[in-house]
Amino acid sequence: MLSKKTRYAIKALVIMGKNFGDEPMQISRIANEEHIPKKFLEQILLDLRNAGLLYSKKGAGGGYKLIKDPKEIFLVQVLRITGGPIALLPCVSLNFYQRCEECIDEGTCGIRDVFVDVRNASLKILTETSIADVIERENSLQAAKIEV
Amino acid sequence: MLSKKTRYAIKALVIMGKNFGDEPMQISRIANEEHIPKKFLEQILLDLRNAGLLYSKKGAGGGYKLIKDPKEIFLVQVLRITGGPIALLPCVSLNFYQRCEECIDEGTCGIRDVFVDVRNASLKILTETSIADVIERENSLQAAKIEV
DNA sequence: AATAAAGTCTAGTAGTTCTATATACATTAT
DNA sequence: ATAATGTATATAGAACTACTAGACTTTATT
Repeated sequence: MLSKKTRYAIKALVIMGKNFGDEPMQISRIANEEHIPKKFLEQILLDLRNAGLLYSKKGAGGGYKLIKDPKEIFLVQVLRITGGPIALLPCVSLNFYQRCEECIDEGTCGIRDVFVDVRNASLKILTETSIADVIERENSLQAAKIEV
Repeated sequence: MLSKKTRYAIKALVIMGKNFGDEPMQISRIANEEHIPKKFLEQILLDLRNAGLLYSKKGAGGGYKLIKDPKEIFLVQVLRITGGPIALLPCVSLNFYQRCEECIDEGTCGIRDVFVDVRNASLKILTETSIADVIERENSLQAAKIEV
């Protein structure tokens, strides 16, 4: 499961993606619109900023906005910044690798072998899906809903 | 990430799968061979038993063994018994569904839509892979290793 | 019948992680 | 000067994980 931190991070990037090109958005506005606790969101946006995804401006009229085009921000990056491992086993994680202490020989572990496949399947989607894609999916779902 | 509980459960099933058809295996033997804390393993095997995967026999000469052929035990079952959700978001989980409190409209959530795809990709593998497959992979890896 | 070798069941606990909050500070527009 | 904003660090409470303890039940063997 993703942490709420990761979830909130994606939500924040999506809403900033929708406003890409506009003036910076204030934390409190994002918090209100997405129902995210403000103080918690502050930390998250700071992480995203320090990771180079966001531009920030202090003071009155300040706020955050995307540095890059939402088409160039991929979900996999967000997960990694906010520390959400994609793999289901530590010994299979590319960015948060840890040996399974109880494991006798990682190289011949059949369980690991299966979960490498699982990770690759998830990773493929998360690497290919950008914030812009998320927004597009949202629009499609919205359109389909209205149609009916 | 899977919990250690789930990891240990799979390991235990694999080793019992290797001994399928033989006499029951004792908890302490499994614990020793797989380096799993014995008391913790007790609980796990009990869960697997109560879920109908294992036969148990008390008393001297007792132990646990698989009820079904390892070809008919799939990883997805094990994850579900031991409470390891497959989905990365609660709102996407089939067996551990929970609404995301902050979400405004689940039906048009683009994030959810992506993570449904991720879940399906993972689920496909876990639904298709049996304990017997895990053992087979282990044999293949072993063989490949010796070859070199 | 006695004993030892197993599994069963319930409770508890130490440690960690997650989620969130608090507080003080720095910067900028007006 | 003031108010509006982001920055940074510390910390608290809750939930969860990974185990441990201990008493009980069942069965094979002698």
